[in-house]
Amino acid sequence: MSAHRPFANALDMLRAAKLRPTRQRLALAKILFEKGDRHVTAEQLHDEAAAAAVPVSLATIYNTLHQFVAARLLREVVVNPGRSYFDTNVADHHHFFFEETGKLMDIASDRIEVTNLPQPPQGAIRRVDVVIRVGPKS
Amino acid sequence: MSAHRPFANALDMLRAAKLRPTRQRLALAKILFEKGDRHVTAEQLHDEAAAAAVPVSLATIYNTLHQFVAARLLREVVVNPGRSYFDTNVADHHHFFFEETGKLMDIASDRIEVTNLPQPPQGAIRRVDVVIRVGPKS
DNA sequence: TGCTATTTTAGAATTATTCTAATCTAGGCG
DNA sequence: CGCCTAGATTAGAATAATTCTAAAATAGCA
Repeated sequence: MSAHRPFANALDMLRAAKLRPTRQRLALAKILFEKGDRHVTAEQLHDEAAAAAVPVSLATIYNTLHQFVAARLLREVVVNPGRSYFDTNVADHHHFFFEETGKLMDIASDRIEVTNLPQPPQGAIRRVDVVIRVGPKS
Repeated sequence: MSAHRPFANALDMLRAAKLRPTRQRLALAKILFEKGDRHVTAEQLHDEAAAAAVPVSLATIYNTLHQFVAARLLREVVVNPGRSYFDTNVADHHHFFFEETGKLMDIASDRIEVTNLPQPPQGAIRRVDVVIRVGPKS
């Protein structure tokens, strides 16, 4: 049960985002959003699309991921140099990052409290990201 | 006044880190640590070294930055895909990230309170990074 | 069905970083 | 003090992720 996914299906989702529902975008949206919260890299998504017999070029994967981020269907998470993760959970939340495996895990925003937020000297706060980096036991 | 820099000079710093004080490492340490807290990229440091008439190859810049990180003289900060920042402030603290300029600004750890930290399902917490992303006013 | 703006694509280009193998040097030793 | 060697530096090639380009495909309205 993903109470946070506001769209019944990929088609509605794309329509709401004003993105033309092409074969590729529909397929990628399905792969991304039909399995609950996920953190995928471009490469992973490319492989999954291929596995699902939906050949999509890597260029389109990147185009689509960025369009989805702009439409707030996805959120980009940067924890590791040289590789972006795309998070299907766009609700306010934070992350564990497991250094050994390179995996991310969501932390619901009410599980952490960030208080006393200082105001920036200029501009407006866009987002507050908390990343808890986890390494091996000892 | 940088009350947090525990070494009088670059030489002592390298000795304490068990890194042979070569011409390049001494020069880079000076550039990095003699100007208070900084956030530099490899490219920036390379340029500054060149400007200081200390020609250092980019390979050495990267080697040195990573050795300094391993020795806890520097901390690597990842906020932007495809580019690492190296922070001369290794005390526990957090960051503003200004999306327009790509600049980082330290936030002392006592200016933010992160409470209620959940325990990871496995492994040990290495570090908690809070990044406040700041965009243009409107 | 035809038309046009949008999308997709292959492949080249770009960017940051790492690797490799050859050369250099710090610093201990005789 | 000069020699020797492990460790350091280097140029340049290699890699990896991502972006760009310009041409071919397609969605969807008229």
